[in-house]
Amino acid sequence: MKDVAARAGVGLKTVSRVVNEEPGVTPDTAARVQAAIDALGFRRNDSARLLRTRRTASVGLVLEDVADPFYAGLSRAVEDVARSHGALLFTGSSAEDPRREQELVLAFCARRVDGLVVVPAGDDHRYLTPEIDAGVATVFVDRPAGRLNADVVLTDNAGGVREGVAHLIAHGHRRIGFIGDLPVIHTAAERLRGYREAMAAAGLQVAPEWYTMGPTTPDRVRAALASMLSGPEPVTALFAGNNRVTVTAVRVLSGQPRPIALVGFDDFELADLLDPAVTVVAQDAPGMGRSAAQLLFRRLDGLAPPEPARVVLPVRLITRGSGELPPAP
Amino acid sequence: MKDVAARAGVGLKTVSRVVNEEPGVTPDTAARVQAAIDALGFRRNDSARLLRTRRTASVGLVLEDVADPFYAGLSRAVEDVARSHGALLFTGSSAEDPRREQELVLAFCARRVDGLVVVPAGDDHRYLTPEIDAGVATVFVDRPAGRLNADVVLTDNAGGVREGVAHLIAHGHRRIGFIGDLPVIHTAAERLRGYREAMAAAGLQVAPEWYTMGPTTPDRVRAALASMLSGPEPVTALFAGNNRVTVTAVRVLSGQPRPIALVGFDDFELADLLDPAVTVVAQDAPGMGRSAAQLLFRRLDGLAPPEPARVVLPVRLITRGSGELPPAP
DNA sequence: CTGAAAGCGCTTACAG
DNA sequence: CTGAAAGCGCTTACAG
Repeated sequence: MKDVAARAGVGLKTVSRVVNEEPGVTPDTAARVQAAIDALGFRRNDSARLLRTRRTASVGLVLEDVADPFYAGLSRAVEDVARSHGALLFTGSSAEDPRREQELVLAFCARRVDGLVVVPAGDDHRYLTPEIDAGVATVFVDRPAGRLNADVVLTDNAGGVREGVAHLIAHGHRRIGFIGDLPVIHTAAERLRGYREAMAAAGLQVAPEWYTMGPTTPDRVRAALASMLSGPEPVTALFAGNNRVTVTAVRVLSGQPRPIALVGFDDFELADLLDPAVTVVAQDAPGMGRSAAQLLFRRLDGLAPPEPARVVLPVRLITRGSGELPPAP
Repeated sequence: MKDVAARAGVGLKTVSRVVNEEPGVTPDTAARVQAAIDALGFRRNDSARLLRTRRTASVGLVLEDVADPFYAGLSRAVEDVARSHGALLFTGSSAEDPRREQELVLAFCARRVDGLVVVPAGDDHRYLTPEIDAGVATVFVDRPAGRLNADVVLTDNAGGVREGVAHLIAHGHRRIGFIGDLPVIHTAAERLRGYREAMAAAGLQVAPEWYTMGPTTPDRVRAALASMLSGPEPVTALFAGNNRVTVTAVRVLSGQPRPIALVGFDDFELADLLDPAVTVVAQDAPGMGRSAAQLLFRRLDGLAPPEPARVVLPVRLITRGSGELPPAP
């Protein structure tokens, strides 16, 4: 910029005015400055600019894994909202590792992002208190922060499972299995709660071997399901706690002699083309990203009430066939 | 930092040394500085630091759409490599709009990212020349840049289609259809070339109504496929130019009276569970992201030869059933 | 309409 | 071992 000013024979401030299209520059001077800019190939350094203006026009997004379709949809929605507010997006995957999440979050904060959208891993987010106090707007999404009262956008996990399990009960099932993710994950715990509540509401006892929580690796899901389907009183239906579980369950059930009913949490592509097509409780991934990002920018613009907001998005039961199978005799 | 220095009764440079764990500070002084840091809740501003050191430790990633599974996998791989090099990642989706791509790229450059990984949209990337000359390392991925000689990591598109079409021919098909994406997209054009080459290599004539290029919206694919399947000499097999086309084709073909063979470009989840399971030419999305990012950091570290590199990754034919169906009589 | 000075928060290159 | 000065590339708050 100094070089441009020298070449155009003007002061620094005048170059700044031209670059920022501020008024108060004679067309003549502006033209001279522009010529110098072009000749020198000058490109404003936004990092320097933002150091001075104290707003970085950037937002940090931390999620579990960008490669998971659910988070990919959420991510894209956050990006679109950020763009509409003129902000750039830093992204990072925590891989469900609290240490990695913290590293990412603090690295974003050290760059002085204006705000954060975080799918939290782990159960203690007090490390964020100094950052939030320092003015970094922060919205959690999919799961609430641990030991920290902050903005959060959630899916109605328990309600969704209640609806799905009630659907199975309405189709005549009494012995219904549930396979969920690690119980430390908030959404997993909430979904298990929904399962218990739906069973209790129908006056059904839950046998301990009907539900299991743990990593959603194919091997574990496969083993868990096999054990539910064996024994004298096997389950006649399964509620799958997330789309990783559903996919493995479909594989296992397709090799089963008698048909087992299945409802999965979270929709997935091609669910309608499987045989039977898979009934799911669908959550709105883009909707969650959009809500979270909009809440974030409302905060940044000072348009949100001071107390932390808690938004819960509804789910939708999509019946396709697998959830309407009657109990095997 | 000034406040910390004042409180600890030391110079700015000493604070800087403590913060950066540089040697040459007595344990005693360091402790005093650390106490001041804690008391004041000081957190280094990396933006300011990077302004001075002239390296931003950040990389910009521009792709077509993070929500597309192919790019999601690629994206995650770029992120992992960036992390291992201590760099943060800016991401943005171009939505196949050259103007939007340029906006994103230039915004990243204005922040002075060290490098760019770009899935190019459009056919003219000369706007990047000044940035590359100014030292922004740039690697294109999935498609080459338009009118610009730069690093690029590609899939063997034509070769992959040749292999897939040859596979159909080996299973007795002679009238084989091809549905591709917009011909301005490099990968789409290359795949069409592969189709033509495979047919020619087998001495088969290609009727004009057997192939069609255009948007991969379900409606268009549906209509294109319907027309190929009608008439006196309908195709007996289809090569689907990308996974959007494959998915729609599966839907249409499942409602078809006679079985039509299908091979798709790019693998997708649950392809093995469909009936028939779908034979695909699989490309390695994470591998492409990894190669591109590694090439980028090699450039940044001055370890790559000066001339632009061109990396072509192999594909893999995965036979699952749909591609091995014999021609309908 | 225009520009010189000070400063954003840090590091570099020195000197002590 | 320690620190004062200059500077990264820009904007802010003034004064002319």
